[in-house]
Amino acid sequence: MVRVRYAGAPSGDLHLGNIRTALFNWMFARHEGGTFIWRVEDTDPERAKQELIDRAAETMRWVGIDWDEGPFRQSERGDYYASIVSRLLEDGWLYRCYCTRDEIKARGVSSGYDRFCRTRTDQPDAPFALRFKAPDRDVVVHDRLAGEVRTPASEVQDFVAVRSDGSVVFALANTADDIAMEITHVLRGADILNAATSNVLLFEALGAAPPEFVHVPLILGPDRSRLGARHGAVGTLAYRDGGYLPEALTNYLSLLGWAPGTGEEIMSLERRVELFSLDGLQTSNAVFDIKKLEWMNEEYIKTLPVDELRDRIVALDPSIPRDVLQQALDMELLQTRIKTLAEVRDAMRYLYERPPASEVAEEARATLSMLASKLETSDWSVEAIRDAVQSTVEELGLHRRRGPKPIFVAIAGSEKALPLYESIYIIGRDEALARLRAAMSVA
RNA sequence: GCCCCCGUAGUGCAGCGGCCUAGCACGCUGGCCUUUCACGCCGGUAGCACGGGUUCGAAUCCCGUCGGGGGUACCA
Repeated sequence: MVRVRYAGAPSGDLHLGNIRTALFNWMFARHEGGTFIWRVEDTDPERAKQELIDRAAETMRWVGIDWDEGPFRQSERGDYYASIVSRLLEDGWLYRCYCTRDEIKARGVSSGYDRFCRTRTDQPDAPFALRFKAPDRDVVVHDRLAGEVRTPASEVQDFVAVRSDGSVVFALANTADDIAMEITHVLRGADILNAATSNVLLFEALGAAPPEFVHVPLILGPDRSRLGARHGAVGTLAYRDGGYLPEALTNYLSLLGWAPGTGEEIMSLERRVELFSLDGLQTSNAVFDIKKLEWMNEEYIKTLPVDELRDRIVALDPSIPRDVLQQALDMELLQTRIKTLAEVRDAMRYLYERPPASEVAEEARATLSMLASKLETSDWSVEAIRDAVQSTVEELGLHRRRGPKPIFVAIAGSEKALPLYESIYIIGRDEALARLRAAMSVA
């Protein structure tokens, strides 16, 4: 029975890397019919805030991840850790260390610990941490992706397991919880591959078999450093606010470090669960490419039912008039023209708000003028409007393609806009005439 | 510095010793379609990091170099 967890510090908004890790765990659990557990590593009191957890939960729900157990908070599991610590103490795995980092450095130790306190017999009246008595041999971590990762004996450290304030350190809480929760597979970022050595030592000391480790490669920014704040929008919710569909975002994220092996790229959550396998996991880091995400979002938008699309646009931006939006959507003006939901507003704004009149070329006046007079008496249908525009262009001997440009400018405020006939139809006869006249009078 | 991981076009993937004149997708780009902009369709672009082996044969296996990333905390 597969039991996996997403364990992270609630550092506010879960960033893309966190979500991808959660996603991999979740997809794996769902594929295997296993259990997905959410654990919050908030031993640091600064991080033990309910609002942070709420926000993390909001993020998880938005992307479609649900959890079978949890969220378990490490900040509430102190008693359990204390029992683990006393066990370790009884079995002789821990020893008191009174050294401060400065003292260690003063001894000429640049990194790691020289085991100074390991053999000391006195017990000074000073604060102490508890260090783990690491064995004097190579330690091997069996990782699904990296293989047998061997840490040479000289690099194996007597790491601090309990801080001088009595709180337990990440490796300890992490391992203790994985044992208690009977975790079978640990999928996490490769940034803590090295830390797995401490985990393995602790599993052994506690007489538990280590889970299968799967350290997934990291997501990098365009500059190839680990994706982080310096790369701009990295919080997952920022993508919701930016008009990305969660299914597109998670689809894209899933492909960063994993491939189904079928060549498929656009896959629903269900399909991804169906295809997910540890075998498809990648061993090298992946660069986050916003362009491909945009493309994928576009693809998802294109296949969304109109009503669904409308609801999502309104949910994101309630200020957009629903009736106008509905018309634009029904006339298929928007769906193939936006990469994100957030673009809708600017794309269709001129349909319900008169754009500032911009200057039109002198020669264009005749065009606008003739069209205006045709529109005054024309039937009010897209077909009739098309006839009016086309006949104007023909009668004035204008270029078939370039001829209507001034009309776009007059109506939409730009040469690039949604389809003209429908736009004119939607804004209505009075408004259309007013805009044409306004454009003529600017010059 | 030391330790660990990784290395196929700009990016993400496929390739698992001969089927590779290295495939797909994004990007970029030419064209068609078209009332603008898009969509769609057709085409182009660019790569096995380098050097040694092993082998009849290597993108695929081995070694080295170089390059990238991560770690080196009483952070996770």
